[in-house]
Amino acid sequence: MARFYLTTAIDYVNSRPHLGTAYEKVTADVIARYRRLCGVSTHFLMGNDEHSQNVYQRALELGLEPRAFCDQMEQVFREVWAKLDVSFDDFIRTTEDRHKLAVTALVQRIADAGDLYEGEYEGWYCVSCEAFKPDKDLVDGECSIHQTRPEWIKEKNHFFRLSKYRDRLLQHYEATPMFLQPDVRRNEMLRLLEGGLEDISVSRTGQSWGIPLPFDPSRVVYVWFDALINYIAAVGYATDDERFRAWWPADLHVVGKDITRFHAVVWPAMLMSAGLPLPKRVFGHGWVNWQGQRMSKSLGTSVDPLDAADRLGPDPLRLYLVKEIAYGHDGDFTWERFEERYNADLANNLGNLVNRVAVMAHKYRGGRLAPVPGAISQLADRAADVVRRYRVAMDEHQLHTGMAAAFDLVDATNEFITRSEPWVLARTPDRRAELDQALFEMAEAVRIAAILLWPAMPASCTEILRRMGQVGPISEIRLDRDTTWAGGERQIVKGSLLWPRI
RNA sequence: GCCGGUGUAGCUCAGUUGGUUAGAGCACGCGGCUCAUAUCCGCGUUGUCCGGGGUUCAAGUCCCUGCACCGGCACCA
Repeated sequence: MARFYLTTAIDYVNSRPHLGTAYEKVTADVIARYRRLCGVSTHFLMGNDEHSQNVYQRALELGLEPRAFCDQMEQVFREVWAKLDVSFDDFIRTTEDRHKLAVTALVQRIADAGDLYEGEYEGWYCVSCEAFKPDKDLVDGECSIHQTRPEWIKEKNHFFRLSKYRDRLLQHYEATPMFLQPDVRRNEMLRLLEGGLEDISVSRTGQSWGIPLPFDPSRVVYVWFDALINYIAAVGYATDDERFRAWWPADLHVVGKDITRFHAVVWPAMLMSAGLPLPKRVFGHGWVNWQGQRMSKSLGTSVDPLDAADRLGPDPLRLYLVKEIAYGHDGDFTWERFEERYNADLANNLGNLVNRVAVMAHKYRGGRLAPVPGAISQLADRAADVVRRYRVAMDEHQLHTGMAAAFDLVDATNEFITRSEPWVLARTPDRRAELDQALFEMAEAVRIAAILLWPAMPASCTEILRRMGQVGPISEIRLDRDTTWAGGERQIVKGSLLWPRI
C-alpha cells in the first residue's frame, strides 16, 4: 500500500506560534489530508524543539523549571493546532526519551563512521546571551541585544565532517532534481555546494539543557544537530526497528525557506554518514508578511492565528493561506484582504451556491434529487477536467493552483444555474424532467467541489457534503472513486448560512 | 562585493516547453435574472507586460544592457 510520511519543522517554544508558523502547519496539513483522500497511508509529524538556550532562558525568566515550562508551552501549541484543525498523527518533543535515545544512537553512529572530531570553535561570545555572535549580529563590535562587548573565546568542540559529503550531495542534487523545491531554493543550495562546505561544530560546552554526547557527557549536542534527528526519532529509530523501516525515509519535509540549508545539506549529510536513506523531498516555503512587512513580535507586525481564526473562522483562514499565497513564494496577509477573499470566495460564491442549491432542491422537489435516466450531463466534463487539473497541481504541491481549479467548478456551477433557469422550468409543467436533471447536476457538482476543497476546509466541506446528501463517514471518501460524476438518488439537507457576508 | 529573484490593468496577483485579439479576483460602468447571503450571470473601461537594444516568421515568455525593489552569502526552527 502506498504510504506518505511528511513532517514540518519543530518549533522553539519560547513564544506562542504566530501566523507564519501556522502557515507552515496548515499547508502541510492540506498536503497530508490530500494524500489521505487519495487513499495513501499517511503519517504526518509535527513537534516542539525544546533544547534551545532561548527556551532555557525564557523558563528561568518565568521562574520555571525548563521542562515544566515546555510542558506549558506544549499545551499552548496544541491548542492553536487544534483550533486550526491541523491533523498531525504524531507530535514529538525533543525532551522525550524516544528522541534522546535516537539522538544518542545517531550521534554515536556518526562518530563510529569517523565523521566527528575534536576541534576548537572560536568567535565572539556574549556572556549575557550565553551564545556565540556572528559578525552580522554585532553593532559597532557590541552585542546588539545587550550593548556589551563580547569576548573572543575558544572552546573545544566536536565537529562534524560536513565537507566530506559535498561531492556526494552535489551528485544527489544532480540525480534528483526534485529533492529540494522550489527551484529558487535548489539553486541557492547548489551554489552553496559548489562553493564548498565547512565542517560544523555539533556540541556545546558548559550547558546542561540538552542531550549529552554519548562519548563526552560533559558536553551536549548542539540544538540544531539534535533537532533534525526528530524526524527519525518519531518513527522509531533506535527504539522500534519495524516501525522505522515502515516509515523512513520521509517523503516530504516542509520547512521555512530560512532553514532549507539545514534540511537540504546538513541533514542529508548526517544520514549519509549514518548509512541511512535520505528523505525524498524538502520543500522550502515562503513567508507570510503582515501588511507587506516581515512578521515580528517586537515590531508589532505579527498576527495571532487564534485571532485570525476567531475573526472569520478557521476554515476561511486556512483557505486564505493555501489559495491566496503561491506555495513556495512569499505572501501577504491583511485583515482587509482576508475579508475581501471571505466575501468573494465563500459568502458570495461557494456559500451562496450551497444555499441556493439546497433551497431550490427543497422548494421544487422536497429535497429529493435524482438524475434523469439517459440524460446527458452538461457539467460532468467540466468537473472531470477540474479534477484532473486539481490532481496534477496537488501532486506537485501547487496548492494554490489546486484550490483555484476547485473554484473553477464552483464558478461553472453558478453559470450552469443561470443557463438552465430552474425557476423557469418549475413554472412549466412539461419540463419536469429538465428541472430534475438540472437540480441533480448542480448538487452533484457542489458535492465534487466540496471533496476537492475538503483538505483546505475540512469542517466546512464535511458540512457541505452532508447537505448534498453524502452518506457515510468522510474518512471513507476516496478522491478517484468519489469525484467521478455519480448517479443515484439523494436527499438534500438545508441549513443555516455557512459564511454570512460581512 | 558575489549570487539569485522580482518589476504584467486603479489594487492584489496568475501567466507551462516563445505562437492566434495578454488573464483572474477585487474595484468601477452598463445590461440580465430572481432560486440564493443586494447574492448570481453577461458585456465593458484602463495595461508602450519597468526602460533600451538584440535573436526569431513570431517574445510578457530567450539573450545583452540600464533603472527600481527584494532575497541568499553557513552554526538563525
